[in-house]
Amino acid sequence: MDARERLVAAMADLLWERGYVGTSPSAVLRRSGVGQGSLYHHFRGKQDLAVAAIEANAEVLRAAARATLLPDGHAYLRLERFLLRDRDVLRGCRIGRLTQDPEVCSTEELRRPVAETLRWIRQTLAEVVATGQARGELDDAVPADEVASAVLATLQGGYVLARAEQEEQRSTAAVRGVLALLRGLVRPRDDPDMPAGLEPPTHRPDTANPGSHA
Amino acid sequence: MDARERLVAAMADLLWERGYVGTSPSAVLRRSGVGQGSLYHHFRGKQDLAVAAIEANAEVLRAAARATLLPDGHAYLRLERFLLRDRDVLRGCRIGRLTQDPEVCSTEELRRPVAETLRWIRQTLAEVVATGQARGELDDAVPADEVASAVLATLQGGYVLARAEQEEQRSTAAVRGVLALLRGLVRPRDDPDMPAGLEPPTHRPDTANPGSHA
DNA sequence: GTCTATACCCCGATAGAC
DNA sequence: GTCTATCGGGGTATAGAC
Repeated sequence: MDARERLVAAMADLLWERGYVGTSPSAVLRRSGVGQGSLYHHFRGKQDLAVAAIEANAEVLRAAARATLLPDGHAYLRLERFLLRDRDVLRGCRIGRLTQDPEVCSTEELRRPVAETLRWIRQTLAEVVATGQARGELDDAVPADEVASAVLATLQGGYVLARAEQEEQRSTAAVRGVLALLRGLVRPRDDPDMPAGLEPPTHRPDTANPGSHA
Repeated sequence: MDARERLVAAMADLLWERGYVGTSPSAVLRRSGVGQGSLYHHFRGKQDLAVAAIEANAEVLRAAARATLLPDGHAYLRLERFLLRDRDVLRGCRIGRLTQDPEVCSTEELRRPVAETLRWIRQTLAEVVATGQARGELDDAVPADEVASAVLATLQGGYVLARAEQEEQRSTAAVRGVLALLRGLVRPRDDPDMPAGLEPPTHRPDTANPGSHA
């Protein structure tokens, strides 16, 4: 791992933990073990390095979303798998947290990759919903984009609630809640290979256990 | 308004806009028009002033929640009123945003008022849901706390999505989505004064228009 | 109570040797 | 490419006059 990569990795971690205004170049140098000179050789400055680090974090997020959403199947189960993916809840979302940073929001170069990543995830979720609606798995009276937005927002808000109380369980409850609500969209099917327990009025109080992580 | 109040008000605004690590005492002094000496006369320092300011912001939030939730009525409509309250979406949540601040999360005195405020709102929402379930207005197969957590998380996550793209509409979509999902919990009633259009399978594509603010 | 002056440190960036 | 030295500025807090 060369100096440039070490700098990006260290900045990516610090952006996740402390945000942009909370991260100083010297902290990046300490964590990466790289010297001052390397930073300003490979990058124009803090902001330039941060853009590279945000894009690195974004790719981690996109890869995880792809891994949980790509396998085809019943739309509800695809969303469930996405929502129940193992997450480091108390650490927060490495991209979502940046939306609370004043410098990120007021600097186009910093905000753009954040916006694009969240938009991509939302649209990917919306495709899952729309596909499910087209197949008759889900009620199609609700716009797919609104369902997708609610799902992603619940996840992002779950981080907020969990971090506030420093209890991962607070995120789990929100996710379980939105999953229960999503089951209200599931339509009955004559299809014999429909997942068990997905008939609409059943709210599966504890069938799909979220486990310790949510 | 005396110096002390001006300091608290200025710090409260800056915590909302820039968070704790992003706010310096000198910025507070500039905004409040108060001198350096007053700050360190009335408060032990930045952290002490921030605690007072967080509690001021918390009270604003609790008052707004009380105002939208207290009026009795159908549980779904109470939640809808809470979710559709006029909000300064792009500014974010004056309490929720602090959960993304590294110093707030690692300092008990700063985190406690944040945690207590969000917990109070969540529990208040859960009471609304539980009351609705007891009255037969809402399906009681889903734990009230999980529904409340999902509602609050959607709101908090809505700020994240809206700030990322700098479009208030991104929050509106999430709120509309969770409202549509909540309507799946509404139970039919023989009661003649039941709100129109709340029969379960109906997803009211556009009846309850969220307006420009969400 | 409020003011100005000052201390000390770290921030983000640059210079120039190697 | 990477190092150390250094810069100007601002952060947080204290001192002491008024």
